[in-house]
Amino acid sequence: MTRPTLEAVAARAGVSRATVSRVVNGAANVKPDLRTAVMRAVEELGYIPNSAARSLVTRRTDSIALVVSEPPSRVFSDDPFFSAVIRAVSQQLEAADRQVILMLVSSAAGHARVERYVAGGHVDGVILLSMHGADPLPASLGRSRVPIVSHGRPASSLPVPYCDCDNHGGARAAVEHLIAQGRRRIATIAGPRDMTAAQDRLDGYRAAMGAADRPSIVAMGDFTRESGTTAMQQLLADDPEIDAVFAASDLMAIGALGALRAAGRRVPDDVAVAGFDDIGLASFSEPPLTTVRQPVADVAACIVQMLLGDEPPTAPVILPTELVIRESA
Amino acid sequence: MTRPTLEAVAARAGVSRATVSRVVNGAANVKPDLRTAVMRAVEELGYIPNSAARSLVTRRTDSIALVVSEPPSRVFSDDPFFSAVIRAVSQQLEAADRQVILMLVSSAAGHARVERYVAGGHVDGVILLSMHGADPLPASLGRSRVPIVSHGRPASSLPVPYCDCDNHGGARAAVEHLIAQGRRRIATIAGPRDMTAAQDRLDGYRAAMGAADRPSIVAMGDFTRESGTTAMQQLLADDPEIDAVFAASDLMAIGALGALRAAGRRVPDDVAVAGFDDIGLASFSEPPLTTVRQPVADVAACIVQMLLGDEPPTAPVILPTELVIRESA
DNA sequence: CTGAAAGCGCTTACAG
DNA sequence: CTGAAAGCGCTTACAG
Repeated sequence: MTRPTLEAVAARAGVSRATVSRVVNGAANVKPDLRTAVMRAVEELGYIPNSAARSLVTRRTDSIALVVSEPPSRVFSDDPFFSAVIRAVSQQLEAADRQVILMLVSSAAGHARVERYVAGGHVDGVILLSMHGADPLPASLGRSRVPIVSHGRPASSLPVPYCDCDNHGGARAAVEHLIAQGRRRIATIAGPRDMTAAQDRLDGYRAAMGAADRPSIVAMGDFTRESGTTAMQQLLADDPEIDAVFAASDLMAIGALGALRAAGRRVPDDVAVAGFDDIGLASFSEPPLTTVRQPVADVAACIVQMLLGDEPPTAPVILPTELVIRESA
Repeated sequence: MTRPTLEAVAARAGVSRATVSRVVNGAANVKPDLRTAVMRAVEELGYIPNSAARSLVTRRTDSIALVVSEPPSRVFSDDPFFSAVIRAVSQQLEAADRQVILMLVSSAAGHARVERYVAGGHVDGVILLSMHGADPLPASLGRSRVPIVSHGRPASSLPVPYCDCDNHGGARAAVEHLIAQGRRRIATIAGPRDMTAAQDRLDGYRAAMGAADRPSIVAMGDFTRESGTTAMQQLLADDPEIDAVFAASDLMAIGALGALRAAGRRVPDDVAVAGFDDIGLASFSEPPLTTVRQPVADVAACIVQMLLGDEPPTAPVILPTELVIRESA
């Protein structure tokens, strides 16, 4: 028993294949009686259109690839931010009746795999997430005629449409808050150099510090919790007088919290800590984290709109962030 | 500029489409000079076969759906066990040159979506993960002619092939270890009733306790850390004399560790704790967790073999677990 | 070893 | 409003 085809439905309903196709695809102009006959046949036979045949002619697959340039360990377990973004994007895409194909790529073999997959016509569009530096994906995918939208500003100079939150402004607001609290020596724990979100947040920090005539104190991290701990330890060793830290991600801020606790510093009394992202954990840390909320759902909606909308996106879209003040600063 | 077709490659190489197809698909019998001519044309044109056209005739897609019956929050952030399984399965599938389509389903709409996707011929096979009780998926997917293999014994009576670890034996070994340590009152924190892994581990606990003539002490959890904390608190309240706990998952064991610490009990001095899974966190908990290691990679390899192997699987496969003794028991 | 031709299961102008 | 027919881009018997 193989799956029934359009042909079988047509035979059963006593109409042509064209009519069945119209009914199945919801075309308006079919007489009610024929329509019901077809629908009954579809029902009785359990007909579901063959997607390969359909997309061969329509040149659509109703699938969108969500390509994340990170290893599985980071996406699945380490960083809840990915989970939040993936969920938000998936939800938007499902609402638009598109299937999400999640592809993680963290190797050259992975790049080749994604490229073949996209070029083979498996998807109608690609969303790029967490690109690093000179990520080869925009260029290689650009060769297929498939629309691409990046989640976050891409580092490459290629004109890839993107939506991002206001990393610069968000960071600046957090640091200004620290300054307004009367903090004297405010350091930052920056994210990885090869990511624009990290660069922009660092720039925001510098802008706020510069405007207040303060010198910058920068430690490097890579957005992970461990790196936040290490960076904080180093900051403390280098300059014991530090009384505030702006970490470019919540995970790093939480790592910093641990290092401060281990060093016997009270937060926020001795050292104020602010993060970025507002992941779920930020409310549950000890103490709860003051942070910059990314509009995850809005960015996701924006990206899907850019990808699926009628007119191709022209300008990037930057969405505002929100400073969430809790107890750590 | 649209993507080149077989036709274009054939024209450029001066051969028929059949020959191009043979070269592209690695058929043996093509004269070397024609083969090189075709390969050059493929290279020059950047030809990549259209997958819809190909799978329309071959009836293959080289994609496998990995269907996880859990909400995104659990899969992405909460439980590292999923991450481990997904990674292991993906790796096996990629090694076999198959694309993994990850589908999370935690609603009726999700079920319908998956069913349509599979029935539409998008995938060559389905791997079911984390099924709960009377999961409707085996039945509804069974109607498509697509091979299915379950990760873990399914609860339903349908004859779905599966591979699982020895949940019963693993649990029993852990409890016997606790008994051998001279523990007197050994409780268990069980997993969700509607999952066979939880049932089997509970049975293993009971078997070991029964064999040693001890009464069972059972608290219910749902495999999450929070539930482990709650269950442990309740256990302590009900029976302060408890001196050992076997938790049916590491996450619950870690939750129990927290509850014990909060209650001022030392581990393992006052209360011994054993878990199940051996997730990465198990080595880093305070104290490091004695647990039952699941052969995640082996199970993944076995499942992929069952799905892709030449002959359809007949009997289920049960793989052995390993007791990993650390400091908590 | 190679090519002409049929056909996979759909959709969509085109007539009527 | 409906149907006959062409065609999407491949693969694969079938001849030669």
